[in-house]
Amino acid sequence: MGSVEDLFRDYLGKHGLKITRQRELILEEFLRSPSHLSAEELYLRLRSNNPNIGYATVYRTMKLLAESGIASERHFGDRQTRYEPNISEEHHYHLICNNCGKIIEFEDDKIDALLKSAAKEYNFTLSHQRLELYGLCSDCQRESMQSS
Amino acid sequence: MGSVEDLFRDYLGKHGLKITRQRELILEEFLRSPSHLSAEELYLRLRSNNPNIGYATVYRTMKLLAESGIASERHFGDRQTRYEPNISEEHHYHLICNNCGKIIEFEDDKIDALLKSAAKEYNFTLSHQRLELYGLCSDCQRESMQSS
DNA sequence: GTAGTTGCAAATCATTTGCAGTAAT
DNA sequence: ATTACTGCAAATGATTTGCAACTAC
Repeated sequence: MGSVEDLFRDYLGKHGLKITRQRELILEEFLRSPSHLSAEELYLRLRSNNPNIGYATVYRTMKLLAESGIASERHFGDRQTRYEPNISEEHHYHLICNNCGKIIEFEDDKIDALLKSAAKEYNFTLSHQRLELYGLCSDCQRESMQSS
Repeated sequence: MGSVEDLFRDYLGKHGLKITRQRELILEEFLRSPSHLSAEELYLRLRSNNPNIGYATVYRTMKLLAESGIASERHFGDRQTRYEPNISEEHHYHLICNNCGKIIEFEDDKIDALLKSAAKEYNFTLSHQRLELYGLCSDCQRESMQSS
């Protein structure tokens, strides 16, 4: 079954909230969109097919998705809150430049394996993870050499 | 010497920025305060000893501390950006329970080594890192079995 | 029918910015 | 001297909220 959709319906049910067409539309669009979208970007995408969906509804629904554990809120350089699906299958990690904010995504099976075994050691069943390495990218290292 | 202070002075120097009394005061207060303070909270603390320090100056300086790698911006439940000192010597990672919020800290030299080599591969000079594993702790796994 | 939801517009509030005076280089 | 910095007040802009109409239950 569409397990993520079911998870959301379960969450709504258990909390006395209702399953509405807007909530389903927003979840679907969120799942099919690239990661790291902001509420506004999601709103614009939805808007093109559903001209009368509300701005506030997207905000409210994204908040629900975060509370239900389906999405995580993330903050990068800019002012907006961005959302990322919590899909345990995908393990991509981030290198983030302290200076220019550039974000490089990478994957690493050996890291994956170590994380799994660390979780096991503490009897955790992993749902998702976040790994961020901060530092200076090669461009910004060069830059900070020049300015004397 | 007070290495963090020196780091900051270096950063300022290399970027053609000036070392001012306000910047030094803010860094000192940041270092002696509990972690996870917001710019506003820091401003209020500073204000009590330095009645005419400006709100905007605190914001601008915290931004510099983040850019220089001395502090990290974090976001928790509320709307404010909170700051955390980056102590590069310490590499502790977090296991966080989705259900009860329990946080377990752990360390792992093998993970450390892999992270370092991943950064190297992309020509990043690492300043600090964040690793969070989300899932269900052993207690909460048991619990979720019960509810059908 | 009842209680939660929506879309809109207005409000909020953390953060940013313009500016004239001040301080570091 | 020159250029960056500060404090203030005003501006910005992402997010939230009040409300009357609507929809899921």
